Amino acid sequence: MFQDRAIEKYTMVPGHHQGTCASPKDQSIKLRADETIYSEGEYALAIYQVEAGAVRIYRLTSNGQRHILSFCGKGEWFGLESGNVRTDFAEAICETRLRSFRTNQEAVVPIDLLHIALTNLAKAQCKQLIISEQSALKRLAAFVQEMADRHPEDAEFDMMMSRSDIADYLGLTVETVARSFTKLREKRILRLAGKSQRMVRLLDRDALIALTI
Amino acid sequence: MFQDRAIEKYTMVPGHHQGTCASPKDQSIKLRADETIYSEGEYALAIYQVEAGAVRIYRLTSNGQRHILSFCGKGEWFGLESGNVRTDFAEAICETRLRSFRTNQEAVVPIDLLHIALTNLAKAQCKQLIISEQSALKRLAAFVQEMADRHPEDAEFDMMMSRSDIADYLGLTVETVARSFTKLREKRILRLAGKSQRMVRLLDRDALIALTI
DNA sequence: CGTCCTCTTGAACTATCTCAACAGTAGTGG
DNA sequence: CCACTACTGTTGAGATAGTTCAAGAGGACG
Repeated sequence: MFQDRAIEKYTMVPGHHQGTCASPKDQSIKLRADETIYSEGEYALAIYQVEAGAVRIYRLTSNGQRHILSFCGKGEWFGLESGNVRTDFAEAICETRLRSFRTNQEAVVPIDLLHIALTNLAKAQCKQLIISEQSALKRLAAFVQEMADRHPEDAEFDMMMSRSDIADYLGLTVETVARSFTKLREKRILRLAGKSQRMVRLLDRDALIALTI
Repeated sequence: MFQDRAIEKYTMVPGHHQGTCASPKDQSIKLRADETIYSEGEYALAIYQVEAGAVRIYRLTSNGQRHILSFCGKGEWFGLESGNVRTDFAEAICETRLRSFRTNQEAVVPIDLLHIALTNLAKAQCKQLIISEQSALKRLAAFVQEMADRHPEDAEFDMMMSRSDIADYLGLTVETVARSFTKLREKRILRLAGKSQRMVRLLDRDALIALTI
């Protein structure tokens, strides 16, 4: 049952990018917010690199809880798995552009799969340290710092993910995430803006780092 | 400073295994309990496979807390990193035998590094799900199940690691680990034995699995 | 026999979760 | 244009689970 959907989904992809790309040599896939890239149980036929936007990788537990394993921003790779069947879900968080590479056929441009795997391993280990922090404020501080590191030049940046995404990433509830954000605001560490309070302006980076220690 | 210690440590290894191995072609390293295999900051010159015993991989945070990233049992590989400098510590939990493989020189027996990296990535992702569980009992149940899976044939097995190891692995305190173990005992899911209560006899595997859901 | 270490248990505290209400925004349709 | 709905984020109050601090039990070892 899963496999049929997987193949169907994959074969949809060419049509997908034909609609959005002018040049035939441009292999990028464009996705709207919350669009699915792949789902658990599908055949793993390709790996992806984020050209623009952001992606969430998550799993669903048997009791229906969602655990976000990682967020992938510009330049990051995802979709490389040990088996040939997907163990998780991948969705675009916002409007997103991807490049896909089939893993079964020999790549024209050789891809360093080992490097990608080790980078993702390092990311996963780093995240383990974050969610092992017992304090919610510490976890959120670490998360904000991680997000801020992706925009080193900008004074203000868009997190793009919802409070619910952040909660499922940090192993907290939406309410504690919101409360921790107001604590960061009260401490004058950051300022929130935008329609859904997802625009972050860092006021005191040192204080933020001090929190994560 | 770290590098000097690294090289010194590495050059100690041959002497180490000469003392314990009769045959010169036997490349296995023997370690006593709590002996260090490598430390943060050292040069990463080799990867290891556990032949017997168990290993803990951990990091120390700036405030001195220890976070155990993974336990490696028989057959498992560790020590493969993205950079050429160690980012974590590796220690033998009990009496342990390892095989080491230098990563810089061409291996006589080709090792599938990608497979090792992806296996470790899958392990790290699985652990993320465990420690994202909010209940301490669920986390411990998942841990016990993971340990039990390494001894599918035995009715009773030795966890080997201390309560403190388990606490630092699950992101809990020693006390809650102990309390959760007594809860598992009270629920007649397992029985503990041995001098430090590290021998586990599973009485109700289904109830254990039910807890992890 | 005393010391050390690990594990366990108790009691108080604290942080997070849960349940609930409300505010702001966007989209819909009269 | 204005209700109406839907969704997201915030805040409050009480319940709950884990931490912290403290003490004690049991084994190992000199």
